[in-house]
Amino acid sequence: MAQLSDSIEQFIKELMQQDAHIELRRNELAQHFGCAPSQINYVLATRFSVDHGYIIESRRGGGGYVRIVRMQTRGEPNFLETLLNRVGNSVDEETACAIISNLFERKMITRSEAGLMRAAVSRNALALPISAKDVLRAAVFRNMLVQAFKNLEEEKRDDV
Amino acid sequence: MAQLSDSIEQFIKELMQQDAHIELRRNELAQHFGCAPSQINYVLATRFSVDHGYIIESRRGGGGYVRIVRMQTRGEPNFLETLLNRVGNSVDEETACAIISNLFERKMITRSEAGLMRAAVSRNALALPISAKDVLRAAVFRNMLVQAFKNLEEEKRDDV
DNA sequence: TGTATTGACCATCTTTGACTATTATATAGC
DNA sequence: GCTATATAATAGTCAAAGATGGTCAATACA
Repeated sequence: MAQLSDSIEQFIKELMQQDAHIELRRNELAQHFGCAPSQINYVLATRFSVDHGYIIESRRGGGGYVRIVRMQTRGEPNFLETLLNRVGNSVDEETACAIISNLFERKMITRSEAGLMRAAVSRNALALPISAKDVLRAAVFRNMLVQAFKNLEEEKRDDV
Repeated sequence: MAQLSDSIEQFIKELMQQDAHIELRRNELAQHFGCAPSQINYVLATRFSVDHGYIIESRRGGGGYVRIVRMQTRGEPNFLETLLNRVGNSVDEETACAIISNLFERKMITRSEAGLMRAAVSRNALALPISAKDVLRAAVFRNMLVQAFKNLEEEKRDDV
């Protein structure tokens, strides 16, 4: 069931395989998919947020554009710390899932590991009043993030 | 006379003869049988539950779906069900870790996955009064167990 | 009495459109 | 020429509508 949003996401990701940053016309893209221009914003907001590892820049007016940049974390020594700070002591499910997708796309965790992490932070798992949920989710998620990074180190060691 | 539920069950099982996993539209199926959509949920709950060897995933909204995955019980039948029962709605850290180790020894999860699961159920992760901890841990853990088994099915699919 | 069925109400995700904001370019006034 | 203003060409925001599936309690049926 290729949803319009999914197709647009795919399309953009294919474009980005070549380059770490692309530039496009919102209206053109919308026309290409025969949809409302604001649909593009929806896709960007739900699949290309900072938590997903992308930065969006744009400009209006004549010659306007939308630029999508894949954030670099190669060799970023404080990536884990950055993520832990982002999570803080309260995080919603959407943000957590975005970060998990990000880790997967960067090949830092496997598809299965991503699944496990999502399972642990899903609203189903955390059967609590909503207010407490985000706080607890953050605690569980932080723990898993640290572990995920430990796993990476382990693997590195095994490779040697 | 075959009940509606029985017909729907049959219908789904026939679909699943080809593939161990199918995806369908709840509303379409309901319409096909001229019944209330919630009837589908009833059938899924009573005939395609985990203890019947199935895992259900779904998504709402436009392009929504219901996916049914059949677990090929290799070795012990309903191993997942056994584990879920063991966990119940309250489990201590030691027991959870024992189960995780067991899954690893059976090569049902990787070392990394085991690490992630331990991280999620550790007492550090669940910062709550002790009484509530076990209950919450059970909820998180059950969710992860189901996911771990889903992962196994996924991998099997990828192998093919 | 236990199982099956339905319907009302809820939750989630997507798509659209009206309205707004910004920028480049053309035009007018000096 | 230079500046001010209008116009056109973009993109952004937000709330409403549309498209699904979920839950649960009341009711019907076997």
